[in-house]
Amino acid sequence: MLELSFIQENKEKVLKGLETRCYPAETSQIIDQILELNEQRKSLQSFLDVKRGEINTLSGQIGGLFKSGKQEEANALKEEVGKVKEEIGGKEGQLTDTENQLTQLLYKIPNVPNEVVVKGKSDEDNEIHIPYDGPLPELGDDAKPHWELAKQYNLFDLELGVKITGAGFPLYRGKGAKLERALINYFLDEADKRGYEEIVPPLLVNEASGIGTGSLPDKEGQMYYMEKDDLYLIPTAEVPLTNIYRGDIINEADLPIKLTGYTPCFRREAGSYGAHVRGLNRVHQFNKVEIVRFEKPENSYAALEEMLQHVTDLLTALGLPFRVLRLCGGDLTFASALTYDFEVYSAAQKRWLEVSSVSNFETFQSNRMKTRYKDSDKKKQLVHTLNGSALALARIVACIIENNQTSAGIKIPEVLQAYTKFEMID
RNA sequence: GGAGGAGUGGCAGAGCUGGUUUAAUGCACUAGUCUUGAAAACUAGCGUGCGGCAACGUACCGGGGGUUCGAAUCCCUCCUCCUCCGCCA
Repeated sequence: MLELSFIQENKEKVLKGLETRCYPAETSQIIDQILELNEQRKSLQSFLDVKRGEINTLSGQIGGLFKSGKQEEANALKEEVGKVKEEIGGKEGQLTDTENQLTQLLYKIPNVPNEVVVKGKSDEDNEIHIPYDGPLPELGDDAKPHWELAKQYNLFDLELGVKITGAGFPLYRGKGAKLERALINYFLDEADKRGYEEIVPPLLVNEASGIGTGSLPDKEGQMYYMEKDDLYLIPTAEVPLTNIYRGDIINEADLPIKLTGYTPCFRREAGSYGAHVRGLNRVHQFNKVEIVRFEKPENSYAALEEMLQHVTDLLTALGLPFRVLRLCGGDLTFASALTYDFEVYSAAQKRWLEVSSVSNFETFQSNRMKTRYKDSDKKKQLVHTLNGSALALARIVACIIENNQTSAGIKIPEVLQAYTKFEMID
């Protein structure tokens, strides 16, 4: 969430941010409510501070009087305390109510987009940041989409997933399973080379962790929830990895912190059935290698560039045609200030598929998590958090098998052959 | 799952028969003195949030609630950890 002090001092920027995101005009009223509630909060607290101070002083005196046996004087002071308590009345409850309301309203305000982000409603307004500079691959008319290739070569089985679980839970088998494992290992190794510490996190998280990254409150109903245990299945490794440092004050010398982790990701994708979701294009469970960074504010955009380069290198090595989009305001996630999406071209489906999303959240997540560091002046500052997929597997697999299909079989990209131990799927 | 014990500031660890505890003390850390330099010693500082220009005030001793003039200390409840037993990959 945004810092109160930031909203106070930069109200115009916050309003402009809402406009960039094409939020309904009414949302701006929330800003005024927040500022007003904050004033109420301050005056309530100042009042209570004074009154509590009076009670503390009186109580101390009562203790002294009891020790020296002056019962009557002590009792007189007790009455004094009673009067102060009457003055306090219901103000303590008011203060907690005000604070809770304030928090709830702050949860409704999304991050302020970086100034380069253009106003826009949906993915149609996204800007092309780096276009694909080659000719789009042509496969010929007999090219098959990945769900047909999967059947032909027995790579994954959606019907079996339906039998075991339900729609959107693919089961990989044979060379399809090995390709999956090869990609995970390749991506983890590449992250390792770039200095990311590998983590194997829990796949279920508590409410506090969900709030920390901005995944909760979950208005979209994206997360699977275990009511009996009050836990959520992770929609991405971002949630457990980022929350490692929730509530911590990090040593300046330890920054930047770079983490990576492979996890399955679970997404309900409520109400998303229909065209363009066949095969692996959109599933409830998929594998992903995530990279997460904690950075000093002045370094975070350089870090974002590094992450872009990282993903670029992966896609280049895999030989997949890709482009990079800069998301418009309306397509940005709630917590993000700037997001780049990588899209890979599926030659068989003749369309672009999103395979990676790289974002800078600035202090939006760290303010929720209270993740700070002490700078050289010993002042505590919120860190900037960033994350990106490097990479999400399901669609990468779809593109690899579609784009590399030949009459003799599917060619495995060279960089993966050391991992798969085979060169062709045939 | 059963029985018992415990959760205090970065760490260790007092306080826990309610009132100079505004949480002792030690270690670690930071700055200074001393030193050719370092170590040692000495001096000072050293948790977090909120309000305030500041002095300072206030809240926080696992979370929440209660009793009381006053709660780290008493009561209720939840969570977590440890020990023993049982079960199990």
